[in-house]
Amino acid sequence: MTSDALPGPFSDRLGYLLKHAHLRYTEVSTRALAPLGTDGRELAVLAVLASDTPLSQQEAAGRLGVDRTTMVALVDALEAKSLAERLRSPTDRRKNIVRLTEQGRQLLDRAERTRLRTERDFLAALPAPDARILLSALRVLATGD
Amino acid sequence: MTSDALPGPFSDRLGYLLKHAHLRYTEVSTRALAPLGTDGRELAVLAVLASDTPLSQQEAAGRLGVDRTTMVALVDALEAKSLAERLRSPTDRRKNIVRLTEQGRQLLDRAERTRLRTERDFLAALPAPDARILLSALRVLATGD
DNA sequence: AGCTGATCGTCAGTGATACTGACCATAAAC
DNA sequence: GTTTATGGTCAGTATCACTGACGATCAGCT
Repeated sequence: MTSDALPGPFSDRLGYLLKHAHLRYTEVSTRALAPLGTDGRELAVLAVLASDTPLSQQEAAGRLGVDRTTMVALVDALEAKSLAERLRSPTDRRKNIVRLTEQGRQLLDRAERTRLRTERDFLAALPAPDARILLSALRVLATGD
Repeated sequence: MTSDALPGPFSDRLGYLLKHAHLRYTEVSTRALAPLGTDGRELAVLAVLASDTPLSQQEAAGRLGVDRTTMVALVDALEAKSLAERLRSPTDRRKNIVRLTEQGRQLLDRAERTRLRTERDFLAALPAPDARILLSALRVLATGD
């Protein structure tokens, strides 16, 4: 989907605005992370897995807001790149504990810095107070409080 | 994708927030429009086609920010429901002029009222000034000004 | 007029994404 | 200990938007 539509009569439709703001950010973010060999989606998984307490696939999926079946492929991808590894939980052998490798942790660090810079740049089109209000408003709308 | 993830450590990632705010709104909007037999996507197409000057498929696609190949299916759907019709442009017979039927116009009226109410409800979780700033900020981010 | 290149709508094929339903292994409940 | 529930996996499906190709039509140039 193109994200650079004409302004048109659509700039007051909430669905349109949320969708296209997201599309635009995804483009920017993808471009910024590409040199690191990752993308926003994968980075979010890494960030979740970096939790101090080790997470099972399902717990990680819950925090990411994705399905557990989707999580399978995400962890597959990380494992294929040696960014994470599955360990069988000693206390419940049904569960996979997913742990970042040293490589994964390093990538996370570098990529997170890139992400923060990218977000800042993206929001730089807004007055600073508006950017703050935007973020807090999105938090409310996205999480239902 | 589920939209009711745990708040988690993710409420400060712009990509996550935009995505999930959009998902949540889409749910709400879809539910609200379902009784009318339409959805937010189709409604947006109707609204674009209601332009005073008649639009070709490609012009409509441009205003919607969708690909012209995507537009084919959208117009197909409208035509199947007798909400719009394709007319060959007299001045350029390559073009389809897409025009709302009376039925389409009536649905648009009813559905737009529902949409406005739905957006208001959705934003009601925010203080009014924040909602206004959110909208104008999204406009900037979505359209690149 | 006649030819060349571009544009519009269409369609088939592809890739990404996320789901459902089923399965097996394991655990928990009783 | 048998039943029930849970975690991970996979196959199949649906949606969505794209690319690349095609025929029809138009516009520019000669």
